[in-house]
Amino acid sequence: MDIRSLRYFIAVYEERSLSAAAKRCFVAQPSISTSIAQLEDDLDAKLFVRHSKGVSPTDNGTQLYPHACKMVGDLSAMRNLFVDSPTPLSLSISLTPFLSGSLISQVIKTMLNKIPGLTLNLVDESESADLRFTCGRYTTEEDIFYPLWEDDYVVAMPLDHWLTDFASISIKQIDKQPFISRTPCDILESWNYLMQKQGLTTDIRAQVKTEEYALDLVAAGLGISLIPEHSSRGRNDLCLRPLNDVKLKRVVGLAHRKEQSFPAHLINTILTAKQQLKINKSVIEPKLA
Amino acid sequence: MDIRSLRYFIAVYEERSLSAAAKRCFVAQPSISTSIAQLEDDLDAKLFVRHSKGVSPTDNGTQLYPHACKMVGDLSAMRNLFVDSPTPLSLSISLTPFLSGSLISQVIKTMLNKIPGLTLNLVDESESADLRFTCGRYTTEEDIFYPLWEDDYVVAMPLDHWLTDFASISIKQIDKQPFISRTPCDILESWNYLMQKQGLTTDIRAQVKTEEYALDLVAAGLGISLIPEHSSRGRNDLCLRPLNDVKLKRVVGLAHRKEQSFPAHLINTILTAKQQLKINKSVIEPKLA
DNA sequence: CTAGTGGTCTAGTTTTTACCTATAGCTTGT
DNA sequence: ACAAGCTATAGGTAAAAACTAGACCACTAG
Repeated sequence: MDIRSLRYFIAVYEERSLSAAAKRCFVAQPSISTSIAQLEDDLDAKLFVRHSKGVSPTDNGTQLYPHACKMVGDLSAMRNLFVDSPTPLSLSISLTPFLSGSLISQVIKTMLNKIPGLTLNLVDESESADLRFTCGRYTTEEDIFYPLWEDDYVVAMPLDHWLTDFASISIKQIDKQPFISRTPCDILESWNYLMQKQGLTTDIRAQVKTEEYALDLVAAGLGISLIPEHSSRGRNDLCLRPLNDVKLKRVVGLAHRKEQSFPAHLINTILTAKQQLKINKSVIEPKLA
Repeated sequence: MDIRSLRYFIAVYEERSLSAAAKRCFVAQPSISTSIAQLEDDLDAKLFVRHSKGVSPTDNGTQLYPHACKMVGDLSAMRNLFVDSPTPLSLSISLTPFLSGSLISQVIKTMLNKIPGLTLNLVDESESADLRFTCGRYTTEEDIFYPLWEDDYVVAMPLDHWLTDFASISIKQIDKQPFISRTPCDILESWNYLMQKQGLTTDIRAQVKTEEYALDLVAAGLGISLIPEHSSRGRNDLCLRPLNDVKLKRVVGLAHRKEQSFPAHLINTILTAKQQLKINKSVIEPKLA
C-alpha cells in the first residue's frame, strides 16, 4: 500500500485499461497488473472487473478513486511546502512516431522524476511545442539541440534472405538488390552518393513514406531496406544486419528555439537523462576497417 | 518521497533520535539515517539538526510534522475503507530482556506488516499482557504456546581461552574448569544431573542472576559459562563453542492463557512468522555422535 | 588527559522489490 | 477459424532498501 500503487490506480481508473495506464505511466503493462492486484489484496476488495476490452471499476474502485486522488494530491503538495516559488513548470514536447519509444520513455521518465511538479504535454510533431524530439539534421541555426543518442542505419531484410548469413554487410553486396526506398529520409542523399561513387545500383521495388510501412514490405519479402536501428526494435518478423564499410547514422535529441529559455535544472536533467540512458543494441556492431 | 520515509520521519520527530526511531520501527539505524537524508533532499530542506545526543527538528521539520501525520493517518484510514468491522486490534506483548532482540523484532515486524491496523504495546515481563514471549519450559497447562525458534546452549569463554582451539567441546573438557553459574536457569537441573552422572565437577567462581552479567564475567576472564546462543549475539569480546556430546536447548515462542481467544489470522500470522524467521547461527553445530 | 559511551554517518554486501521481456489464455470482431 | 487486443503469469535482471561493520565526533567520568 504505497503511493506508487495509488498513482497507478488513478491512471487505470481514468483510462479504463491497464495497458493504457501503463503507457501513461511509462511502465510496462505487467507492472500495472501486479501493482493493482497487490492493492486489491491489501484493501481486501476487488477494484476493477477485467474484460476483453479493458477494465471497469467496481463500486469499491469508484469509491476509492477520490480518496486516491486526494492522497496523491496532498503528497505532491507536500513537495512544495518549502519551495518559495511554486513554479508549476509545464512543458509541451512534440514527438515523431518513428523515433524509438523505449528510449523516449526513459528520457521522459527521468525528467518527471527529477523535476518535481513538472507536467508534460506530449503532442504530435505537427503541433508546435516548447521542446521537440528530433534528429540533429532537422535542426537549424535557430535551434538549440541537445543530442541524446545515436541511431545507426542498418540493413533490414526478410528472415529467409540469403544476406542473413553474413554478420555484417558490405555496401557492395547490396548492388542490384530489390530495395524499398523511403522518402523523406535524412540520409538519402549520402546513400545515393555512396552508391554512385562505387558504381552500384539498387532495384527499387517500392517507394514508401514511413518506416513502419517500409518494414512491413521488407517482412513481406519485397526487398531489403535501410532503417535506423531503434525504429525496428520489437519486430521479430525481419532481420537486421549492420553495414561494415560505411557508417550511416542519425543523432536524436531534444531541440528548442534559441529564443526560448528554460530553468537550468531542466537542462541539467536532460543531460543526466542522456547519461542514464540504457541503449540495448539489437545488432552487434562490426569494427570498421 | 514515499510513505515509508514519512513514517520514519514521524518516529524520528517524536523520539528526537534516529537510533530510538530505528528501534521503534524495528529497522537498523542506518536505514533511518539514509531515509531521512533522502527526504531532506526531496524536499530540499533540512528537517533536523544532528547533535551528540540525538537530533532536534528544525522549523521546517516542525512544520512538516502535522502534514506527515495526516498523510500517514489518511493512508491507514484508506486501508479500512472496505472492511466492515474496523476492529482496531490492539495487543500487549510482554518481553523478557534476555531473549534474542533480533528474532523478536522479526516476529513483531511480520505481525505488524500482515495485520493491518494492529497496534502493539510492548511491555516488560513483570506486567501482564495478552501475549508473552517466553520459553516453553515456563508455560503451564493453563497456557497455549506457539514455539518460534530453538535456542541452543553453548559454552561461552574468553577469547584467549585454551578451549577455543576446539571447534566443539565435550562435557568432559569442562571438568574442574572455573565456571560462572547463573540462577535462575531453565536447564540448571539437567546440567547438574549430566555432570554428576559423569562424575564431573565445576569450580564455581561466581553466581549471577542475569545472562548479561554472566557474559561480562566470562569476557573478563573469570571463567566459562553456559549460555543460550541467541543471548550472546553481537558480542565480539568472547567466544562461543557448541557442545558435541550433549544438546541442551530451550524453545522460545509466544504464549497466552487458554481462556483468551484471538482472531484466526493472528494465529496464522504467528505461524507464518515462524516460517519466515531467518536464524543466523553464530556457531557451527557439530553432528551429534 | 584519556578512555569509554552514545549517537550519527559511510562503505560494502545481501536481500527484497520492482521492472522488463516473453508468452499464455481469453474474448471479440472479421 | 483467425487475427487482434487485453490481462495474467513466469523467469530473469536491475534498482532500492535493508543489514553489518567500522569511522568519526562530542560529551562524560575517572
